[in-house]
Amino acid sequence: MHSVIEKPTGSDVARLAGVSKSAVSRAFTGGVVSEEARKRILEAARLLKYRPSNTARSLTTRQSRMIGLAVTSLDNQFYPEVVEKLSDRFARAGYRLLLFVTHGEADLDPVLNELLGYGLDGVVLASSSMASQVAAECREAGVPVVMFNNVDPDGVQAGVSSDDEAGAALVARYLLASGHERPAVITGLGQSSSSVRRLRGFQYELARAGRARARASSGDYTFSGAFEVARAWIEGPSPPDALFCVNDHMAIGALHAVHHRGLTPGRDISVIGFDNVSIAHWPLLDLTTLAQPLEGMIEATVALLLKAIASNTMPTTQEALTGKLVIRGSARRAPGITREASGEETWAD
Amino acid sequence: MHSVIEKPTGSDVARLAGVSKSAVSRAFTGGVVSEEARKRILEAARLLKYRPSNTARSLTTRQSRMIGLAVTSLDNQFYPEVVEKLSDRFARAGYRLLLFVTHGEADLDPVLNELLGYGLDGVVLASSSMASQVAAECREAGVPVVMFNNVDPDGVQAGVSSDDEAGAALVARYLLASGHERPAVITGLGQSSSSVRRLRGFQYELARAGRARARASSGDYTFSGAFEVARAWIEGPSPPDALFCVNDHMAIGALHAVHHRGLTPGRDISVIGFDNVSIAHWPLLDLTTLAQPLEGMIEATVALLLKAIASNTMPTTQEALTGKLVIRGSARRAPGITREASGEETWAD
DNA sequence: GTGAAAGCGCTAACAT
DNA sequence: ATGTTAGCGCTTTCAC
Repeated sequence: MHSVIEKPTGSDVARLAGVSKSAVSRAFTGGVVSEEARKRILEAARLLKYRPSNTARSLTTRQSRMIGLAVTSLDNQFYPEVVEKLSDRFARAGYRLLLFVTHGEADLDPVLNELLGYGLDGVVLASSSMASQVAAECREAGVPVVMFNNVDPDGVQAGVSSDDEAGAALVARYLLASGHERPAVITGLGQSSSSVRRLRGFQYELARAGRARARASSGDYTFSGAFEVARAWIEGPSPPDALFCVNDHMAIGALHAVHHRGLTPGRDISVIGFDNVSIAHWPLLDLTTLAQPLEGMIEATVALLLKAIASNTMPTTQEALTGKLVIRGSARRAPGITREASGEETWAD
Repeated sequence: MHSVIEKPTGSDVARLAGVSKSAVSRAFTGGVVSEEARKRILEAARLLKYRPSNTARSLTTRQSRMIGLAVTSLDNQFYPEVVEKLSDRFARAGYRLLLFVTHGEADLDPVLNELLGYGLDGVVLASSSMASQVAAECREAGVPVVMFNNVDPDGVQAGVSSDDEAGAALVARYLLASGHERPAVITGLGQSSSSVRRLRGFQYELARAGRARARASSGDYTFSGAFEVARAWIEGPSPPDALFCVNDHMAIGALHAVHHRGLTPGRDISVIGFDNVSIAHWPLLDLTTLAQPLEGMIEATVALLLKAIASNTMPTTQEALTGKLVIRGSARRAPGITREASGEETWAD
């Protein structure tokens, strides 16, 4: 069934409305047109089912109204939330997201060429792997980039994250305040800045309290990785009495290992995550976790990028927003817990 | 920090390489160019960091290499999986996804104008709400559309889904085979075709077995909606002995209600979902569910759309792939369960 | 195999 | 307020 539809152009509308192409363009871009003409144009457009071509428009305005979003994977539940919120927020500003789901591929060039070929107005890098390199290339090509939940080790790329070290330190103090003696940390991938920083913040705080360094091992940012690390520790000699996982996704894996051994989280052993993904509150998980200030991070990311686009400059600001520790049942409770208006419990010292 | 970067164009490359624009174009599009020239062009391009503009290219070729993807929300864990897999599969074919996260907004026009303005090569509608209307408009505008996991009531729009009725019927037979007497169904939203069809398949099968219609109530496709429906039923008079939820997201909500009342799923009451989302296998959920043949559905969707694009026609095929019932612990077991090579258990009669 | 020229659909000066 | 003109960066006949 061949239905070769000839899309109407601005000229078609102009002809039908008895005006020039420019008038049509103005009518659709908020330019100056008499009420009289505007009405005729809109009517003609409606009749022809005309919609201005974004492609052609982009060519002249040099604005695509598209933002590239790179994420590594969507099976860590934190990222779908990020994608959805970024999409909503950018949509409100008139931008759509072009999605790049990377999988830590070794060769960045193809995806980079693609990314830069689309004439994106900006890029958000929520992928952890190689974000810095990609950011550098984009910036060099004149495309504003903001790294999300990931900070550039060289400190040159703009980024928004939560204060990983402060957050992890807060977790450490909470664990100490609730009387834990042998906390251990399940980390993510080596290159990941957030993993590194969270571990560092945690260890630093332990040291400050005169405690020994915590045992740490990588769960590779996966459920099963974290499960195995936790299981091995629990089954091994002198198991930890608390597990701090650098994200919720792994904390849920650790939680499963705990249940798997017939132990009860929050009583026999404590598990604390980082992110406060939306499912962390499920009673079956009931995860105590450091909540990233997601709304604020989204807002900051969008603001940074839009400002850069508007001013035709490269963003450089690095923001680290403060999270809060949300208390649920997976970790032994410490004194000083506050119940908020929402019914949520938090802890701060 | 003003860094107004002048992007190099094909002409720049042509000049540097000592050839014409056309030659540069050919070099980048697989046209005929002498090895000699091609080498010089590529070298010049590398020097200038030139990448062809997709925007300009789209204007002449009338191909954007972008596929629009509309989804309602990403908090039903099924959709992030769909998004990721579609993204991967389309990327392999050289297409990127432009994301539209809709929220069942009343007025479709703005988003439609946008969708059609981007010059997308095709559209996948994985959103349930109003998918048919959007599909009709796209088709009229000459943009191929495939509805995913959602079938057009009028039977005109192309679509890929699993065989909802057969799947639900299989669930019904399993529940009967495992001796349940009072199954009930938690449905989604009224307009949703998959909800309607799954309920229908379930009821039909019950009738065929000479049983009374199952009680049914809407959980609005939300966790809390399903939780409340399940809780009310469990606390009410003559509670059901099995809960069939038309998707896993709600099944997990129902599971929580069961635990909430101190009951054990699979022993005191059975819970069965639909989708087999990746987290359904978590031991804490351990959900028996009808697995949608996701890989096949993705493959079919991509194939349908790419074929339509290549042939410049509108797709019309409606495919309904067969799912399978994955047996886990949330429902009482029936005789005849098969253990597959993967270790997964399934049931078929 | 290569270049010249036209044109994709739009916006943005510049006139009027 | 409106029309004319000249591109935006590419691909694509069409000659050569």
